[in-house]
Amino acid sequence: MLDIKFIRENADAVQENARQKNYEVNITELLKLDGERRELSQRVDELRERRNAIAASMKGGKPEQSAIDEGKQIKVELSEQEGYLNNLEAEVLTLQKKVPNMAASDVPVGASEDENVVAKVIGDPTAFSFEPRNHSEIALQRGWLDKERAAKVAGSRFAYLKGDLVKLQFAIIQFVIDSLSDEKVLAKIAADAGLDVSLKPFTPVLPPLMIRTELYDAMDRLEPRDDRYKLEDDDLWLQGSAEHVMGSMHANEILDENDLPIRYLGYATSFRREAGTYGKDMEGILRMHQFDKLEMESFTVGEDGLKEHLLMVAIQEYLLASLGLPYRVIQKCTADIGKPNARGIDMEAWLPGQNQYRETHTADYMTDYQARRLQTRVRRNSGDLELIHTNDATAFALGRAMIAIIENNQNEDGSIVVPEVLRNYLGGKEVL
RNA sequence: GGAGAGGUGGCCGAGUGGUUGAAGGCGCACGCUUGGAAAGCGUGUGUGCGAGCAAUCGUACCGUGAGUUCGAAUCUCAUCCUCUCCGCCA
Repeated sequence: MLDIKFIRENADAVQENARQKNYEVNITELLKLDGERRELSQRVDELRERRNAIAASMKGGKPEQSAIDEGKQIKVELSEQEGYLNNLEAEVLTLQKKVPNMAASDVPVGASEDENVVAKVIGDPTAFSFEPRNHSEIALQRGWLDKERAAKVAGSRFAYLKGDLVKLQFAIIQFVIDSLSDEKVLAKIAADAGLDVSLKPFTPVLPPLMIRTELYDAMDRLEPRDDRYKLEDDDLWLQGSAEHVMGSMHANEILDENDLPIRYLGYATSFRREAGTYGKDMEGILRMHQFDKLEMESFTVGEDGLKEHLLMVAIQEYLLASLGLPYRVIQKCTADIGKPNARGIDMEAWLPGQNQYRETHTADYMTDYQARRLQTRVRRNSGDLELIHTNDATAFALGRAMIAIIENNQNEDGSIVVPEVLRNYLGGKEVL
């Protein structure tokens, strides 16, 4: 959520920003209600002041009947006015929550994802001496994938992964955890990217996979609800990304500046209903209701937020390059970065089986937009209290990482060359 | 699932209807003291909203939400969380 004072002082820019991000909001209406709210709030405060004065005059000795009568009268009036005020405050909050975060100044303005900008292309599309197949065909041939039985048990967009594919997933997980909890690796990544940032390692986390409505909403990740799984008997949802359950873990906390940055590397099975994608990407495991993901989340002081974002992007590039995958970096435009985002970067890996790049990573920088509703703050060494900045970014969505490995590293016979960095985690095997 | 106890400021902890935003302690900041430090002494030390150039003032906040009352941290109800015991269970 944006600060109401900021909205007041930058009404035009906020309205224009919402337009560029394709969110319908009426800033004029919001500010009108906010003005009414402030006026009414003042009237209510005056009534309360009078009420308090009367109550104070009655402490001890026997109450004067006239004072009690006035108190009663004020109570009636106050309860009516407070009712109006509560409604107004709720209306203002509802509108205020709809206002998207301000896009950073270097985010390209665009009306749809078609106007995203390819910022960088690394590696050439993998060349083959035979016709490369898609991951689904290979995985089926190798007995690594069973979607028919998964459909029988759980429905469409579920899968049983089996055999070496499972070992590959755990190898990737180990590799990422080892890399990101190693200060030396971070130092190299930061140096290569020319970033002067903290080298504090990421703490591996296994988070809860369920989250309360209130916190999900405060994260601004509950919408669209159609894409979330709700547990009807409890006030809980299945999380759609470890970001949701890690970003909310310091809600209503005041962190010590000396403890920042706080960096987490969460591993979580993530759930998405994929509403509105019927018939899309049905082959293989590209788009599932359930997928495992390694996700970075970090909390920093405001002035370090952007650098942290850039570090995460550099980490993503490092991870993709470590696996030897061709990829490109997409700078998302205003319409595509998302409501809470100030900036958003996607990585797309080359998939020979589909003959195109497909999204494997996202990096989101939210400035203090999430922190304002989460009430995650930092006590600066100066004594000041400030909202922290949040960043999240994919380390690897395991399913898509394995799709990329299978398709780029395939041999004609359906065997897969293991990326060098993973071999130690697979008993030294060079080919699966 | 059953029975019980409890949630108060950065932390510990008093407080069962009326100068309580909240005693006391710890911590922290500043000052005095000291060759320096510790101890000691003194002063100060929450957040949100609104008004004000500011000093400051008003208001709300004692897990959360409703209610009773002229007046609620204190009484009532609901709810969440923590702990103990029993049951169940990987």
